[in-house]
Amino acid sequence: MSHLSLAQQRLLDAAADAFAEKGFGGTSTRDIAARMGRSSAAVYIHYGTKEELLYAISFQGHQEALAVLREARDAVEDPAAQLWAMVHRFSQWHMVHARRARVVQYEFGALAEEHRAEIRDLRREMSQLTVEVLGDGVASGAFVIADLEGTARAVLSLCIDLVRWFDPGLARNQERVAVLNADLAMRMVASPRTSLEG
Amino acid sequence: MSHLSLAQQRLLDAAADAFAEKGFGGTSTRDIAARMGRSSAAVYIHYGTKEELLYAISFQGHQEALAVLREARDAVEDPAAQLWAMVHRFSQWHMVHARRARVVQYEFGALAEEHRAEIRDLRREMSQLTVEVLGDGVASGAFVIADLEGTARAVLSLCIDLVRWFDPGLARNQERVAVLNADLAMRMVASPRTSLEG
DNA sequence: GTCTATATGTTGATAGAC
DNA sequence: GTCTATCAACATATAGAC
Repeated sequence: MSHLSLAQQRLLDAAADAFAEKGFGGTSTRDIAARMGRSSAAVYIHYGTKEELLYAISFQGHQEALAVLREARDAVEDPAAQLWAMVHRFSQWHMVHARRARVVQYEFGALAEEHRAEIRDLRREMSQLTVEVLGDGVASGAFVIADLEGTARAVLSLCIDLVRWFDPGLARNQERVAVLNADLAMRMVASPRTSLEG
Repeated sequence: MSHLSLAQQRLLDAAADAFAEKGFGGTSTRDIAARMGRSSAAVYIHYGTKEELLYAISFQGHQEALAVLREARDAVEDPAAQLWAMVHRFSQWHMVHARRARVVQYEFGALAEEHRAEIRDLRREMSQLTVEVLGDGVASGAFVIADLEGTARAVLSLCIDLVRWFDPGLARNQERVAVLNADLAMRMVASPRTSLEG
């Protein structure tokens, strides 16, 4: 699965940069090759079509993002601390890997139907994970939430929309934005009586 | 500005549908023409290039979205009511016009530099409008906000990210989602002492 | 305003030398 | 694995008839 050669990973990174900048449809295999300093034929050594390249990027990216959410949850026990960590790290991931994350989030529709189905499963796992944590918080009385699934979606939207505007050059702002998002997510769900705000 | 013939508006709608589905770079002028039942030459009657077509869609869309925010604010006086209405109507707009809104939000990078500069101004106006309302709420004691600009961005993210996943076929959910987003935005900013939650 | 036809360049992908 | 050379299809955009 993740046994990619260095050359292969360089190819994926070049393709992701190009897709993020010009979109999947607006990127030519020559664009990608030029970013690696190679000829366009080099693109087809590891992947048979441009779409397979996109799928590899998308699959790897979704797995990474899902792992980030899982690790954040597993690092702590309290639902409030779990949600805070999840939003903080998920936001960070979307800023640190802004270009790859943009492809992951925006080029779903460019995947072949068979590949879309696989990615859909990974996305569902992310939603379910978030819904579970929100549900645990409601059960413990820490959260007050009327619509679990809608609120989970909204919390993830806060992080995902970063790829639309965040400039990876603004590295200094990353931590500030990640903390802001995590704090805002807490406000969105916290019971008024257990406010953690300063 | 908004003096578009019916044929012209049909062209923009066909182009927006195509761009939303396949991306700007992935859409050919033949795609657009086929959606209108015309030949590809018909695309060039009103606009000289594919990019001009995108700019027309983007400009019109941003103006509409900005007007929606302004009207929501102007309809009421209290900052809390203003913010609720803005998020409610801005969310609605992104769901009702999901395909056009997707082009508006995602194809900024495909615009020519001169056009990007104009669109940037409209986006800045939206941010400023939101920051102002949040600032008024802080001044009146209704809101408690540490980072005005960051929070304004987050509130708009909630609405904008709808275009990534919302299916216009799910018309029944529109009002539910719009109300949820507006309620969540209130939680994000409301002073703990003035909670409006049920 | 719309068509057919077309000029000119670019595209994804492959063949075959090294 | 990487290159050069190439193919057939497709791209944007235009010319000129109706």
